[in-house]
Amino acid sequence: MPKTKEQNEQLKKERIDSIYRAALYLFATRGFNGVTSDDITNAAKCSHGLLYHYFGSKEELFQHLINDIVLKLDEEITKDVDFTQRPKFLIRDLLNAYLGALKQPRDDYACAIYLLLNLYIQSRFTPKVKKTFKFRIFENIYCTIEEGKKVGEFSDYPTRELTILLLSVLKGLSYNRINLGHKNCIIPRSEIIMKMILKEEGRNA
Amino acid sequence: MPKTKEQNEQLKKERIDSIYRAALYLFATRGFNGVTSDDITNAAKCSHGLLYHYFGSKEELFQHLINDIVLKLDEEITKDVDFTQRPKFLIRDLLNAYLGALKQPRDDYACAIYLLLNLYIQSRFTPKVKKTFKFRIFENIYCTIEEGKKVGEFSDYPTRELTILLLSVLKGLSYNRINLGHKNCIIPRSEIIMKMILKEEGRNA
Amino acid sequence: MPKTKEQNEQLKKERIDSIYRAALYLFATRGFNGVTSDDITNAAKCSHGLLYHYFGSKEELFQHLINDIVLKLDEEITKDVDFTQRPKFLIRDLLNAYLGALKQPRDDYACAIYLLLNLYIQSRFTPKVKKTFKFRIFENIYCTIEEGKKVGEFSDYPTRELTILLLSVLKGLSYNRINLGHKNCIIPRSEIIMKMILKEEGRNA
Amino acid sequence: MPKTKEQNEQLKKERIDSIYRAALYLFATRGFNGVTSDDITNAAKCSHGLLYHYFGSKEELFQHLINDIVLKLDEEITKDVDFTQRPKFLIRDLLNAYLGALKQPRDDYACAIYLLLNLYIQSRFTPKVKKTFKFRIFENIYCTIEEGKKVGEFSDYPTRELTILLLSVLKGLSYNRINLGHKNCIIPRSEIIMKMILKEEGRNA
DNA sequence: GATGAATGAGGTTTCATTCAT
DNA sequence: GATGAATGAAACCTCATTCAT
Repeated sequence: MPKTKEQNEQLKKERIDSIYRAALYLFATRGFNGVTSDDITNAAKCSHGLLYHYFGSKEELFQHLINDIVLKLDEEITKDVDFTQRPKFLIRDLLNAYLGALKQPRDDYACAIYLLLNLYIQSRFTPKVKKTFKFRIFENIYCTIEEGKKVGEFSDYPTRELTILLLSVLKGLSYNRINLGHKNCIIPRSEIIMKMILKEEGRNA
Repeated sequence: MPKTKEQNEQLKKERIDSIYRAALYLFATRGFNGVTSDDITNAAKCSHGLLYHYFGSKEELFQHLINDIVLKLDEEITKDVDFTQRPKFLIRDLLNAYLGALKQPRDDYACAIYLLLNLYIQSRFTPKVKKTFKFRIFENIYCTIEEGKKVGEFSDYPTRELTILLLSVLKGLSYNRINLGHKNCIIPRSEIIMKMILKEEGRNA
Repeated sequence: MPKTKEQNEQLKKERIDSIYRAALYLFATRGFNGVTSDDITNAAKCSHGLLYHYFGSKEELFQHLINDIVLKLDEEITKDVDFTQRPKFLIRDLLNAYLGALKQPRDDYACAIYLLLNLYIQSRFTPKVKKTFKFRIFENIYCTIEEGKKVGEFSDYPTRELTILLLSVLKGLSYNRINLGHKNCIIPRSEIIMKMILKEEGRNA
Repeated sequence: MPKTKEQNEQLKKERIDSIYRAALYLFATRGFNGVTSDDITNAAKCSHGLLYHYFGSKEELFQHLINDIVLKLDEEITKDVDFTQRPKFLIRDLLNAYLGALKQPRDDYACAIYLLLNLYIQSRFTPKVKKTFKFRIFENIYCTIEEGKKVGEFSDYPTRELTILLLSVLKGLSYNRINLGHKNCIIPRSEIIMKMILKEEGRNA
């Protein structure tokens, strides 16, 4: 009955993790208001009180979820991208990283991407995430496009315009990925998307 | 007799309209679950009893909103598009129609587009819309791309893939438009988006 | 357009009557709390406001219903009974009058009897009927049994006990009559019921 | 661990029981529509949330009440009746069982009998009781009268007619018992009621 | 730590009643 | 007189949160 300290730590970690997993999927699919704390604890197969024991409130759970899980996943997705290469390859690789994450059978990448892109704009009616955190996804793309334009790789449309287009596509695709599932969801190749921002070479139109 | 019949009809219509207007904006910005029925009636400056008098429930209000308002607005947006022209011009004009709607100061077009594109996929956790209705927005684009591919105007990627890309962009943009407002929202030109689906001419790649 | 005074009076009378008819049936079948004012006006095919125009409130409608309709029907049912005859024949005739009323295709007699017998006891949770009125049905039977016992026609059980038995049977039967309808409801002969109160003659037990 | 498991079970049982007790009395005296959920929880001295925690809705509470309590009480009332004896003694004993239950100071027997007899017929406007259950009270009496007629103990009126008479009397008496209380209510002896159905011996007519 | 019974603020819905015409 | 749009008190119900053990 009395477990070792390590066993206890392990158990605790697993429980917290299963709450996170359940919350990530539910918040992404139904939105913060569409999920009850019972939905989460049922999915996580833990008692009602535990969520409050560990997280204090549903809102705090959401905030921890963003800071502890979603941002980690985002880093994980982009960890192999070489940020030192030329802008057009960097953007392509970033896109490939996100699209690759969406293609995987596991749902958490898609959920994380979707929640993150939601947060970027729609913060008014989602619980405030108190701790500051870097919106890597937006900054990365915005800065890279800026640079790419300087070196003549990208078209001359406003950077913000181009960034929003890319993020919209990503958000739309992650949304579809979450709601259609791994099997039914088609994830396009990055080349199609790249066309929107690349400067057209040797064309007449 | 109660007032004149016409006056009564007129009054009733106005009240219903103001409920619809409030509901359209609120549902689009906060999601079905993020809106209380009092939010709506407060915004519409009527008693909450009236909402139930006319619509029966919050859910039925949502359904009526889609059928009576959102689909009308969608038709209105695309009413001047010439559906007989060549696919690549048709898609361009459709895109321009939607982007043009998003550019206008009025919010209802953006709200309608956003709700409609949400419905197309995420029907699981949104109240079911009982009456069947045509998803003009999806069908139009899907069929047109099919034809365009036959006449060699569009790239050879799967039609579904291309359609989803276009709709994702539209959804992302309408989402931004709603949440950033008319002034702060940049709506890109259709040409950039068209690049994703057009067959590249005179290129070797 | 301008009707004559008589026509107007006539119309008014008919409308009030149709409200009464609807209310009588609905109150009897569903109870005061199970009926909405809309149920009544829908059944009476009149506007919502009219009920309040004529009766002031649902509760007042109920009270008027008892005083103006139910007591009238009770009198009508028992109007041919000869109250001067010997108790055992009087009780028999009264029973036959009520049972005869229940046998008729029209529902209003059964509804009236049921409401009346309900009122007799369960006044705590039914709106108070303000105007005093005679509970003919109870008094008639009680007094007659008293007399009958004096002349040795009825058994020696307490009068109250015997009265309650008779009324219980009547109430149960009118309840069945209302809920099963004219066709499906069997109304027993008065003789069976009379056995409960008649003194047994020439028997050894 | 939360309290001891047994304590918890016990506490839960008591709360549920006190809700049942309150509901049984209130539904019987005022009818389903005359009782609010707060009436019940006030009487049971618990929060209204608890009612919904355990029963889901007022309607489900009603259904559980019938299945878990009312039918149990009915069995309890008739548990000592010898169902193997001759019909006329069986009916007498059944009657005595019910009348005996009505005579007791506790109200729950009367409430249970009343609700049960109500259900037998008036199912239209009472919430539907989904689980099927045996109407012991009706079946017992109907079948026994049938048999009794075969062996010549009961009068030759239709069985259904006789059954309804008996049940009407029981319903009327339980109704009175509930509304007048233990002290003020006279419960007649079964002999009087038996007279309605017994074949008259040694008489001419 | 962990549980789940219990609470009550607040959301959803109903419906008796009012009132301008 | 008659209508029916409109109101809001009060019912029903949900769910985030607390707490004793």
